[in-house]
Amino acid sequence: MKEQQYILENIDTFELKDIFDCGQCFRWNEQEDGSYTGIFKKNVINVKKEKNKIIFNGVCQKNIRETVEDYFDLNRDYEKIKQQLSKIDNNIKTSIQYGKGIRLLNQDLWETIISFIISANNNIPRIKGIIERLAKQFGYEIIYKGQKYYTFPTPEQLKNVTIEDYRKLGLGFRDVRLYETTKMILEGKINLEKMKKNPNTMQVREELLTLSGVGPKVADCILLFSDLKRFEVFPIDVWVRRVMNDLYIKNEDETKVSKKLIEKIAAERFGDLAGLAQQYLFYWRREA
DNA sequence: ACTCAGGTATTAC
DNA sequence: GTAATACCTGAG
Repeated sequence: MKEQQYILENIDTFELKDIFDCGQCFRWNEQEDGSYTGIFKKNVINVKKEKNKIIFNGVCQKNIRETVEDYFDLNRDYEKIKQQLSKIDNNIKTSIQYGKGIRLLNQDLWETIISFIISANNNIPRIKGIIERLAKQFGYEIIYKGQKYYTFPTPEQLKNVTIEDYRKLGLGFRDVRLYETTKMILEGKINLEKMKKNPNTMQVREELLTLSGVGPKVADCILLFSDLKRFEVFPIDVWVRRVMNDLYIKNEDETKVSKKLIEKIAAERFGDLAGLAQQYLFYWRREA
């Protein structure tokens, strides 16, 4: 595959740090020049921002422009969404000003499922390390600018991998979950392509919950961060619980606040944009 | 040595 | 249904 380039000019919502550090992805890394390089599907892309230009460079299976338009969700009007959310209250407005450049990526559903199973009760450096080792061991190699990159392994590529193999990669207790979920998908008990076509988000959520290692939080992350792109869900992790309690509930012990209450407040306030609201609040509380 | 990190599964009321 | 508890691993 040969290198391609695509330059995008005058886009309002696009900050590299906001997009890649807001917690939605694990395979983008900052380079010495401030650009980011990442791998998704069979594409390796470097993204650089210069003034009002976004420069995409990389090796793609298809046309780089179409590839990044889809992956970076370029056809959605984030300015409009931010305007709508900012009107709701000053808290969300502040968080949006902080994470003004966030866009939610259309990440491969299978990769998102496995990545967020790995994320459970884990920390980011370790999650990234595990995913890289998985890819290096079982994915395809792609060369870009003389460097080796490895694609995220497909279900087929994990077909004969044992629980012990996973344990050796540092998966910990998540080894069985990865093994069983992969098996369920390979056996067709869960059909990912069908899932994408199902407009009933709650039905899809129930289906995701049958996968080993997928609980409520992971299911919501998958719904929001994969190419399922369901913006009405509201993943609740420790940070979101913290920020929601600080802003709207003010219980003296945040760990005692029920998920139900948080979900209710989120749905009432943010409606079908709850997912994006969650992302601004999460990023703000965690990084600011 | 001990706690903590993007939760889930299991078990016990 | 809701609450308590164990769980790999490695960095601080």
